[in-house]
Amino acid sequence: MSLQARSLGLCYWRMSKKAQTAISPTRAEDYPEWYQQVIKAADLAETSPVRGCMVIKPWGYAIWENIQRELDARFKATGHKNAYFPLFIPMSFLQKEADHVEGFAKECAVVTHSRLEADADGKLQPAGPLEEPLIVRPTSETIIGELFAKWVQSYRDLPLLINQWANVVRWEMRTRLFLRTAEFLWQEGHTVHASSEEAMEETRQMLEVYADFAESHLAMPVMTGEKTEAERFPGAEATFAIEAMMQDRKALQAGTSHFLGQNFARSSEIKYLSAEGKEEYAWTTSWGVSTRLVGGLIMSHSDDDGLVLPPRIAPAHVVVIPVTPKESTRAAVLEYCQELKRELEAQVFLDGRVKVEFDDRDMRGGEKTWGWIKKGVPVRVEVGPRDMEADSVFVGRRDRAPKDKESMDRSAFISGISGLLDSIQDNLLAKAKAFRKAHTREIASEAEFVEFFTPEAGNPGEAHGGFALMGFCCDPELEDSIAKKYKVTVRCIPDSTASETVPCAFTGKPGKRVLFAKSY
RNA sequence: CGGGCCGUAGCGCAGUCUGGUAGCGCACUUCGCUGGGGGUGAAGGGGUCGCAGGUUCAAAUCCUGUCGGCCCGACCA
Repeated sequence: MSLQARSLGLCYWRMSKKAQTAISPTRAEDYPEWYQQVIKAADLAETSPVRGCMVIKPWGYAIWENIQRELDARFKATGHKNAYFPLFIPMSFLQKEADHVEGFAKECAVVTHSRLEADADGKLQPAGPLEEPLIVRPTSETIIGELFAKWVQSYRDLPLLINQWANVVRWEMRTRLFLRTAEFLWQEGHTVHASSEEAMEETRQMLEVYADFAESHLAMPVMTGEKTEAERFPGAEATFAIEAMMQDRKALQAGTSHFLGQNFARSSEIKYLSAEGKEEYAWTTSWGVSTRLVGGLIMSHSDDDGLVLPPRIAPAHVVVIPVTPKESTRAAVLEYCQELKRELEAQVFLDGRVKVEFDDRDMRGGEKTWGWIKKGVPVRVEVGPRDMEADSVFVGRRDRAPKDKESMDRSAFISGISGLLDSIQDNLLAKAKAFRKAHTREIASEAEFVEFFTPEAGNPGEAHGGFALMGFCCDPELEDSIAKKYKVTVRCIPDSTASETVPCAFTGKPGKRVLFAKSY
């Protein structure tokens, strides 16, 4: 809403110097608003008539499908099977695990009636009250636990490795497209093991799957580590997470993996008979990533001209844009483009084919090109009569400036497409890593901490801070007061430094080297 | 749920203070000129001003309520 101010005085003198950008405001001007505009310009999603819920549009959903496809393959490769459990959970189930209730009770949608009846005024009213209210799953530990208790009888049934792709509902107060919505799509893995060690191994393994996927496919570098008590999943013994840095230098928790100990096994009576004939409580884990990953993807790479997609997750790798200035050459150019599309689609990228969009819509060329830039397609190929004659193509890559385009020999372009896409993928990851590195700092004292996280005076909107690595005694009360005072939280105790003991920068007591950051 | 800002055409906004026939830009439709780039000229289409009450001869404008959005807190993947 500060658009008003911008369109008046400010822009007047900036206009002449500033390069025009497809997205307004820019990241530097207003980061949260820029984020929304990127989503709109790329046609990824929009808000819905239902408060806090989003509509994922085809281009956004295609990204989610690609995330699903790749992760699903990795889950299967590590021995997991997919299943599906009910959307509704009897309210009493939630009650079984004390911490779990506390964590989720205040954000549950509750179903209390089974039908609607018209009243005297013809208005529909809920009728047929349920004997026991149902809640819409905020997560499925309790109902899955109930079933696992039946499925697991013997040590021979273990390990039990299940995953489900589903929607869940958490009645959030403030929502943002992809990052936090009342209903979201996710995947939740639930496993049962005979020993603590094996369950912990599973927890770590799945965190590793997430971390590797984030880096290799989303080109989003992540830190892995354990959460402190304050940030732990309700009911878990230990929670691990992957944390990524967004372009405003805030941290985004992009995936979690929980070691649940025997807490849910006890509350759901998941027991098995060991080889020695003894009845034992099992050990469980759960782990998940959500459509939030799409938000992370957007904020990792996109620029002031819109979305930037890493090739490995992009719904389309190449868009072919015919340039038809003269009616006389139009048919020939279109045919040339069709053939180009066919040949590109015969090329292999990753473990599939190169995905090509051919945009022959009858509209102005510039608009069309900018449309695809805003959608983030990695490679644009513009082909006109002159290119056709020279048997060449005019190529632009999304990780470079919009006008930074070059003419390439057609066959060389086709045979090199896979390499070109790899190079864009690598470049995006390298850029993201460099950005994170540039804004990660070792912090030794509270004063330095405050300086790092405080914007320049008089410029509260300025990008500042980042990842602060520092010694911390992990006292929950101190952590809480720091969070309240500075709006900075412990994102995790990074695995890379978990074994070190260092003095706490606040108290001097022995502590761990932890990652502090502002977060989403 | 508290504090601030805001709901007027598909999108972005002016008009509200000071009540008097609903406007602008972009987008859209048709036609023309253009033609390696989001160009240009003309003519059009589209809005019960978020919703419900109230005050008034008259309400986008004033009053009350309500629903929704954004930002800042508390909460969270």
